[in-house]
Amino acid sequence: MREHRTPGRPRGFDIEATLDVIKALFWERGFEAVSLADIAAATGLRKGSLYAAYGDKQAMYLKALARYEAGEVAATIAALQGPGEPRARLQAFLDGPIRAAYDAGDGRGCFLCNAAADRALVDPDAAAIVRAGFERMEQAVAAVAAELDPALSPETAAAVAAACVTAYAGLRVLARAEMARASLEAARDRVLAALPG
Amino acid sequence: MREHRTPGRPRGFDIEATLDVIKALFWERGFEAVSLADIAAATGLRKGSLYAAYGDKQAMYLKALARYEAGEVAATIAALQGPGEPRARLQAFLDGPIRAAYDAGDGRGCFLCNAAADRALVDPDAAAIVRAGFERMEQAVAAVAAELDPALSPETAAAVAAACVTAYAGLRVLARAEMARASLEAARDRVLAALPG
DNA sequence: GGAATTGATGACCAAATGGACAAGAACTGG
DNA sequence: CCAGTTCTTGTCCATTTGGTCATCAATTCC
Repeated sequence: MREHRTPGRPRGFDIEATLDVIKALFWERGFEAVSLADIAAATGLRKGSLYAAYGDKQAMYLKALARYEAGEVAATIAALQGPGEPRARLQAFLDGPIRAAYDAGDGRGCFLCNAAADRALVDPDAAAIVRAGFERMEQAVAAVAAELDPALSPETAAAVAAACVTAYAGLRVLARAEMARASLEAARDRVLAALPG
Repeated sequence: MREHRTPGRPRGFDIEATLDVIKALFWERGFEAVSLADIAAATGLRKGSLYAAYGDKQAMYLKALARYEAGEVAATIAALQGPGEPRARLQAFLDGPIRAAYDAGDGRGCFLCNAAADRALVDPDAAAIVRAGFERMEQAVAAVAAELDPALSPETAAAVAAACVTAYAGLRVLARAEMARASLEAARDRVLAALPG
């Protein structure tokens, strides 16, 4: 019924949806703690299919991380750009980590942060994706800072952005260790209070 | 020659010095990426001796993490407590992560942060050590904030401390991914500029 | 319908994993 | 010297690891 453009047996699974499953595993547990058997069990596929589709374990991790960057990170950036008062958007940006951990019960934190701790030292490609993600966030925050106060110099806007993203990363990490919520909220509020405008 | 208080064959290695070696391994690579064979090779001991001295792998990790908390973290706290100008001490506190990564070439970051990303979700004991370490840091920073401005309310001092420690964690994580140094320095300076007093 | 191509399956593998254990070595106290 | 105790060593083990491969199944093109 479905039309195939390519010869050969068609793939029996959605390669992107399955990558989301893999992403969820690596995101939660990290690289080494996830075995191929885990991935096979979670996806319902055999190892052979996984290798054929994504490459070896490291390639799977990289693709999962890149998908996080293109998905979750991009969504965060879109929210920064997207409608609403600039200040409210920055508020939401820094509140996201707290809400995710304490309201939504999502203890996984930020995949970029986890990857930095987990793989950056041994996998330059992973480190590059992490950097790219954070840099894109910084640029997006800098744009919001410029909205907040158009008189801001680009350097100052960049500095504000760096401070916000650093706080974001810190909140994500501390939330993963289930630090006291009040502490994280206090940190969030101090950063927001120091915003220009 | 040496006097033994306990009967039985004396231990042939320094249990604390060896724990430092184990700590270095877990600190750099994380829990899963370090095998007992790695530990045996790095310490020069056999697995049997390691198990007898420290317990299983998880116990080794916990002891290594606790030793980091009692060593590196305590040293950081001691530096916060004096001597020197309060503001300069906070400066040094937030500059430490940057100097470690970019001047000393130590890319390991903060063991507490790594443990948060690596083990907090699966090992409540590890999470507890991480929390305890960060909380002690927060208290120490709060004390410095109070020094900075004695009129500060305890709540405000705590909020300043939370912001500083969050920034510290963020810097540590971003440094592990080798983010642009200028970016981290800008973040550091913004936090310092927002200090009371 | 038949060749060609591609995906799926399950068996298979060498190596590494965390861990257990018995035997021996080094010490203390009597 | 002898027990009692503790540490060390080497060996052993079941399981798991990441990864490969031949075989089979499903599809396209001619």
